[in-house]
Amino acid sequence: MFRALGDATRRDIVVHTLQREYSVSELARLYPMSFAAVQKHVAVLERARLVTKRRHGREQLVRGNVVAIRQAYRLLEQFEEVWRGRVERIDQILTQEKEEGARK
Amino acid sequence: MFRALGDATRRDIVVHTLQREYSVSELARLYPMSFAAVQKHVAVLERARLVTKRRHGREQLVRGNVVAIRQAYRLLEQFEEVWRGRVERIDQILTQEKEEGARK
DNA sequence: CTAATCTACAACCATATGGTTGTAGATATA
DNA sequence: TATATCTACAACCATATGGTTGTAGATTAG
Repeated sequence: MFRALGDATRRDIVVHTLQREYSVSELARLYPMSFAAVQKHVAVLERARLVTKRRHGREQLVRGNVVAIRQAYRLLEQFEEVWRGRVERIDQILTQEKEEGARK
Repeated sequence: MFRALGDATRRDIVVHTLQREYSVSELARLYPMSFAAVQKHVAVLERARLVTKRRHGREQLVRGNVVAIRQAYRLLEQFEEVWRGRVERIDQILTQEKEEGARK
């Protein structure tokens, strides 16, 4: 699930398409890379159900999938907690080291 | 700097060597991979100055570098703030979407 | 002295990632 | 209808990552 969020461009696409619909080529114009590259990013996001597409004439309008993204970010927040715990653990170890050093 | 922390094994080595010295082969025994693989991880950590090595006979004793790791974790905490802000931003967008949906 | 242990490192490999170009089908426009 | 635009996708490529095996030098143990 988070593989789809690993790339900065994809995260940016998600943020954009949460606010309004963008056609694929409109999105492509936002980034200094080829249309095909952006199209692939959109395809990844679509497979991960983080965006949906809607045909409008010859355009495909891309829109962020609010429900799926909310779920993803809930999970990310949980991971953030885990990460915070890990930092605290390291911090404890480091503090112990410091005290031991001071006692020498 | 953080490239050295990207791998779970490397993070684990850091945590271990913060608590006491470990020889490279002692570390290698902790993981289900070859000695050479672990030795490479240690080399990466050493280049990143996250651990130091001390020769003791034919062994190399590895120890976490408290100062460098503390610096690294300070920076990681800052990144965590950035990340937290990003989550909040997404959350705002999602909340707006929800309200708009409710008004329809 | 010889054998075993510990380390370092080169060479290699599979896979993932994030780009590219090129082609072709749909659709809209002149 | 002919042309331009938008999209999808295959094929390819460079680089990073995290493993492997094999070799060789130091050092210790028997």
